[in-house]
Amino acid sequence: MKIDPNSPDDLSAQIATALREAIVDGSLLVDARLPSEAELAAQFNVSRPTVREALKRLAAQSLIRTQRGAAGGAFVNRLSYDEARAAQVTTSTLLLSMNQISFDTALEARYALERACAPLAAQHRSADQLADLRAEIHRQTQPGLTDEAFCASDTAFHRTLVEAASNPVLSWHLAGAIEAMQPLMNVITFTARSREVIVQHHTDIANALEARDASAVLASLDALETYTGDLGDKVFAARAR
Amino acid sequence: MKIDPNSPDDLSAQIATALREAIVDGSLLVDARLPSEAELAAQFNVSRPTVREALKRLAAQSLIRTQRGAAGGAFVNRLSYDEARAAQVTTSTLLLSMNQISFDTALEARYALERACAPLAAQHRSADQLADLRAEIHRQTQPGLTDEAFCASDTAFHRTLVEAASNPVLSWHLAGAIEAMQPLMNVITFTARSREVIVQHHTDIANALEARDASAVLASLDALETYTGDLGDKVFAARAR
DNA sequence: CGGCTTTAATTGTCTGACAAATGAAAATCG
DNA sequence: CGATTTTCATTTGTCAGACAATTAAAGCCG
Repeated sequence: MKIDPNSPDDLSAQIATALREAIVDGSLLVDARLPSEAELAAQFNVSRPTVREALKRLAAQSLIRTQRGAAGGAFVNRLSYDEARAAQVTTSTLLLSMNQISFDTALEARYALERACAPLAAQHRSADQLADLRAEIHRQTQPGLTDEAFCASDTAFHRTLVEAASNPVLSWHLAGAIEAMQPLMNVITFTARSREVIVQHHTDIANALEARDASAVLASLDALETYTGDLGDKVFAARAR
Repeated sequence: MKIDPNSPDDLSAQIATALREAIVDGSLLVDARLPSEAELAAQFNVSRPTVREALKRLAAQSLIRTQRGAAGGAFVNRLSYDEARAAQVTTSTLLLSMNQISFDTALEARYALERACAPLAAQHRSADQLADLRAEIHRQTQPGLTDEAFCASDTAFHRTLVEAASNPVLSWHLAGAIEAMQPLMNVITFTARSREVIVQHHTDIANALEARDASAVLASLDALETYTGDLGDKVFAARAR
């Protein structure tokens, strides 16, 4: 772990990189305690504020956690799925908003990913997950439901579908992707969407999962994608006018 | 944007969150210049080192870039696909290594995701991309190729396949996911893999893409997954002994 | 007008200090 | 002796002030 004062990078960035590599390659195991800030400063031959900036960089990526007090310090953090998803959602949301992704592109990506889990979901879905899906559908039929609540239930439905695949790695990738695209989807929802049609597609999906019929799940997802895509075209055509 | 000195969170974390929200919700547009560190310190009523820690947190997520000098400062960064992918790979790699994901789970997720882009790739693949795939296959048949070079070519092949879908959002999600799983895949590669079999599957995929035959692409991917899965079982069975 | 110098603004880094939290050791008391 | 309280050392969190390095713009000169 060496630091070059003449590098174009900041010292704090170099130190953060050195520590990050030690964590990624396993030199620093989960829950291991890093040297104290004063010790790190001495090791790298920099001041404590510089070390602190490096540690804050790692903390921003949830790679470490810090604790004050006698037995305190910085500890290697076990990255949880929730933290990882939160990070992914932030990144993904910004990527979508900053690069002018069209609704069509986002929709295509979203359903391509969701189709990826359909066969596994049909195979592995539990009775509980099926019940959860039915419960969300029921909620979506309630009269007097606000648009916000309908959207939340819609998201929950798709998230349960993703989790029915019973693959945590897959769930992590898909949940983050779908969650990040939700705001874009809501643009449509709040203006033009017919709840009856959506609920019908959701019911089809739930039925297909109950029958463990993967191709029927895929067909229902295709229908939902087509419907949403047509709505999107209408909304954006109306806007352009 | 208010800061609570009695919050359980650090001041720098609160400031980072406030600024991050301003970026995400669009109050701070791409390339906008943030106030100088001294101004931020005055606004939030904290010291400059505290502001700097907050800014380093944002820099760690590639949300801002900083520049020294007279017209310098911190600027909202346009998140590029490359930066986003690098961040995703780091997160994803750690998630896999820290949560003891089994080879089977990773393999299942990886091929589920790759299948997601197969129909789109068959539809949208360009002649150039097809040529790239053929070139990688040719490289993989060269005698005297090191294991490292073979793995690199394998990764390039799959990455080109993903990019053939011509959907940047999808490519971003998939490329990050596949890249992060590569080390796990290499465990297999370096011990038991037959290059001839792999090359044959790659050739099948390229042929199917040339014919724009989505179901043939899916079938070839399935075959490759099955082959890799069987190899994995053997390797881990041998290890357990 | 073009090139050079100066200047002001801004980030990067350092030093030294104090506050706050916290666990462990020491002291005290029943 | 045992339990409780107190003290203390360690460590992170925050602050103030300073100087160095960088850089764009303003000013100056030929």
